[in-house]
Amino acid sequence: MARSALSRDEVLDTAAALVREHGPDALTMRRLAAELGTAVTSIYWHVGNRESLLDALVARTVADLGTIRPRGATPAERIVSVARALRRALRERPHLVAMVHERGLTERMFLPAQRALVHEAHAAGLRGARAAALVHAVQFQVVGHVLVERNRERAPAQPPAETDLWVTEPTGLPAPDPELARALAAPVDTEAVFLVAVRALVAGLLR
Amino acid sequence: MARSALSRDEVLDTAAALVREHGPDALTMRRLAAELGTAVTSIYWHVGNRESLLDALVARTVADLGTIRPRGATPAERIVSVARALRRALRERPHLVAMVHERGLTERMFLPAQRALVHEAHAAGLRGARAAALVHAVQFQVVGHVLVERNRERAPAQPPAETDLWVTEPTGLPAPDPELARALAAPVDTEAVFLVAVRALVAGLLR
DNA sequence: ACCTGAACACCGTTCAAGT
DNA sequence: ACCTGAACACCGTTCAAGT
Repeated sequence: MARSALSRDEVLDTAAALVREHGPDALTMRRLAAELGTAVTSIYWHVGNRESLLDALVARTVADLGTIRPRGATPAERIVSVARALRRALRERPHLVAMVHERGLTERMFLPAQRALVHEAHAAGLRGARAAALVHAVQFQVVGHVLVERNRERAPAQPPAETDLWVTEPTGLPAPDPELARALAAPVDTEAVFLVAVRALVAGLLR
Repeated sequence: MARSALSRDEVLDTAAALVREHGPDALTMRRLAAELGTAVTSIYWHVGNRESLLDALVARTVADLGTIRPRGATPAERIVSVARALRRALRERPHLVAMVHERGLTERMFLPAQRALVHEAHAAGLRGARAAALVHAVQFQVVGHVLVERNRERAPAQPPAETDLWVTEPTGLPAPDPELARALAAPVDTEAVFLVAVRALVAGLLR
């Protein structure tokens, strides 16, 4: 075969391409080796093992998430805009979330939004621990929401679900609030839930 | 070998025990078969495949989460108490979260808290779509937070992380808010973040 | 310093064959 | 209706051996 100069970077590039095009499950050491035209075992020399290969890919992908620029007139609006931008950035990279899912969450994933959030918390008049609390609460909120969204998408069939559980009360009597019953029976609009939650969270934190 | 009457329930029981004691990774068809004293292939007749085996286990575990009883004097306190109870229930069953992690999220996981939340939202004076929004927002908040917590726990070493990134500004100048810098440098107290976030969320939603 | 093939100890799933 | 063993097509990783 005699191919030349396999490098760590080449391994990472090819692995990244594999993940991008076929998802993280397609990233097997053997398939990667085939793609690279080397022996499986050569990869181990360059990246250690599959775990740290995924680590490196996650680090890489997070690194290119880029900076988030707040938009809006009021502090609350600007913080909400950061949350939305972070969610969008994460959702645009489903393989990143999938890799994180396999690998565990990196602190780094929170970073793109952190500087912006710190700045806006300060601008909103929060200081010290209270400002830090806002930063963490928003970060957890966004990342948590994205994880839930992703997990529901890969969920199995959802037969009984909330759907029929609330159209009628278990008593058989009509629900006391039919509009609420209808709203809970309908499929969840996760984007709307996100917006409501983030706005309420930020409003609550800035009180 | 000639063992008698393998039943779907016996398969599920043994699988559940395996997961409880050694985590979902230990649940391999071959190991399960060994534990049951049957041929690997017998399991397939009873449960189809590993996917639906996990499905069944998740459904089972969620079913025994039980009902959540709100506590507290004000509506806000009572809603927060539901959120805390749901988080605790989920955290007490780490294998459930791990299985969901492998399998995808079931609607059912949201259910234990739902009746209680509906009731409290109503008691707080919310009706129709606004009440539904509160229910969904709180459910997503809690489940999302638990997923984040679990993901961070299984995370790899976190070398640079937030830790050193905020003790000094990138400019080299001292941070404008040293107390904030310190708070961000310290390891995150996820329970505290949860409480702050849930309280703020509920306050924001009830405004 | 880098690459190789062979081997080890696993997986989930299918299928024809048994009772 | 239920169970079996054999076989297929995979995995990640280790290791002694090569250059």
